[in-house]
Amino acid sequence: MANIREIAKAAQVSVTTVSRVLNGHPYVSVEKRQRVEEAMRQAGYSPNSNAVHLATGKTGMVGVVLPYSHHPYFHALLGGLMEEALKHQYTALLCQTNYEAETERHYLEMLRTKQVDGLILCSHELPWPDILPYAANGPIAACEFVPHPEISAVYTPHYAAFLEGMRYLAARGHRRIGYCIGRRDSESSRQRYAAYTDALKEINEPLREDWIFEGCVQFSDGIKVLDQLMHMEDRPTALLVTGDEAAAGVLARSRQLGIAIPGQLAIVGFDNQPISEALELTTIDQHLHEIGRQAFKAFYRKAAQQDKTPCRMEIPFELIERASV
Amino acid sequence: MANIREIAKAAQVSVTTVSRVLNGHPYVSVEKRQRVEEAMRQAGYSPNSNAVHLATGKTGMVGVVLPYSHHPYFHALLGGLMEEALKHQYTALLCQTNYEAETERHYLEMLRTKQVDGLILCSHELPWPDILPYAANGPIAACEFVPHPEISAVYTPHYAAFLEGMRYLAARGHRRIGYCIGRRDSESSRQRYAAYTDALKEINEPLREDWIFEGCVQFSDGIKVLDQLMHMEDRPTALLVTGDEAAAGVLARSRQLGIAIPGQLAIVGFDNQPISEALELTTIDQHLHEIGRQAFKAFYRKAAQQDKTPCRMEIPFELIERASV
DNA sequence: CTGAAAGCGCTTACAG
DNA sequence: CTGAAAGCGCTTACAG
Repeated sequence: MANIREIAKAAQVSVTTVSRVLNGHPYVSVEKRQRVEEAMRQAGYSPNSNAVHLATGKTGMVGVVLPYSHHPYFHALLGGLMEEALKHQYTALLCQTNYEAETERHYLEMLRTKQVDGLILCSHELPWPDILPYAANGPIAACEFVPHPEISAVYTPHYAAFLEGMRYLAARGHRRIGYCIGRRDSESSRQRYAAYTDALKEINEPLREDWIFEGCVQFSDGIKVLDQLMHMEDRPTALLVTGDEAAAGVLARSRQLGIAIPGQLAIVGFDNQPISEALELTTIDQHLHEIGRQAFKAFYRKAAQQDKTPCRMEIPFELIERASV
Repeated sequence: MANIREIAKAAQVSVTTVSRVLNGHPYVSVEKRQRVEEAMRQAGYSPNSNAVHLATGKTGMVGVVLPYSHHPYFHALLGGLMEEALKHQYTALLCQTNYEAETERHYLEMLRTKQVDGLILCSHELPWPDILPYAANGPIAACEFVPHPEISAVYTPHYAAFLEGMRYLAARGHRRIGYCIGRRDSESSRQRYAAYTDALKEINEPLREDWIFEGCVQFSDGIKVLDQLMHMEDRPTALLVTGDEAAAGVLARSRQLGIAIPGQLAIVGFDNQPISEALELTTIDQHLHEIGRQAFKAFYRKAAQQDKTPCRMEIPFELIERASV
């Protein structure tokens, strides 16, 4: 492959001039510009990105940190994010962590090694104190509430959303309410737990830890939850399920076993994924697509130096009433 | 940020030695190695990836070309692909094209500009003649049958899969069969069309072009198809739907309108996505996860120079019988 | 086991 | 409008 020097020689100009043509700078005479363009065409020349990145210190890539690349939740986030990235000629480096701390750290390192201009954290395993130092190397945006101004944050108000779900069920007469969640140690989980306990107080119901099911991420997890439920003496009459995939599993299994939805068990899902529409599942839409979009924009504003102030953006949620409550 | 020269100075060795430590080369005395490691730690040093990429000519990145990043079909592919990439310390650059030719070409250019070591085409818009020249710049693998040995191919035998679907419906007594597809001009679409017409001949049924629905990609497309169907005088009794999302839309809409599935309309989906399990949809599993895995491996074998011979790998499919036929 | 030097292919003040 | 030269930060024969 030809390099810039060969093009310069062929066009009988300096490499500086070739570089100017390449970058669309002004102040190049028409004839030289044409000679350069012709030489590039002849040689089938393309500039080496790595050299450009090295010289400029920018890559036009943003690392997207997520645990799995095959889950609809992250898909929705990714969709919005990519839509916005495309507009700004940015491209996304997929950083799949499987929630392994070491893998995640490896991706954070990419910010230090200049492989990406910034990072968008869809979900992460490492605690903030481990992540914060990396913010010095480039903008980091997270799709969750972050108590540190160095990190941009675009998020659902999980406490409010969960509380609304609880009150919605309570208003429909439910007193015995349980919930399903992915991981218990995340920021959103803490908020939801708080909303859960507060809502129980409102209706004067005791906290039942055994009605909190964790590890609910995919369809099959929902199936397991329902099977567990069936083995309980004392069962909830309603379930808040943080994730439509898992909620769909609960619902599908219920139908299979002949348990009436919402008659015997009411279900509220989260995310408003296509699957919830298919199953007529009542769900809380967090506008994940929009969160992804805004997270990219938050990163971009800092990367383009347009903005130095910390970003804190709450995305409103919406309860979609369908047929599972 | 410190560079390799500063580390060398601090450790009182040459940059060559630092480089050797960095890359785990042998032939470095224990004491120098320790001095270098100490200096790196002190400085909080990380090597600049762009410089490494420039000097070595490799990036450890593979570009994944796909139209949308928010569709379950590509999610499944991506999941398998990432699983394998992680094993080989490769990372994926997401190249979302929206099926726009110019955008796609821009991503192909990344192979020429050395931004990625290779490319995996999940689905593409440009015709092969436009793509082939890029194969000279690095390994390209596609998740479909490719009639050119320069490109590695991992694929479902679409003709056979579609024929099996048709025969399955025919064996259940269906004579009036239609089908839904995404785009009509792709390789897989041509194979499916061939299987469709051949299967119709087997059962002595005429070809009905108006029973072929295109543009069926997502849930809402399935809804539209059913609505169209309702306006037809002469309707099929069975539908082969290439994609569970769209199939789910057809099914959900049918239930809404009180059309019995499979009584009045039988449906066979494709992909065996979670949504099909939720809806008890009979579907043809193409093992997309496996296709993604093998596509990465095909790329990797060439990238690692382990293999020069063209890769042609057919992934078997499987009809999953559930309740929609 | 070690290092000086050339090379990877660009960009960008700086001086004209 | 133009170019010589320094710089970005690594790797890798080559010679010892």
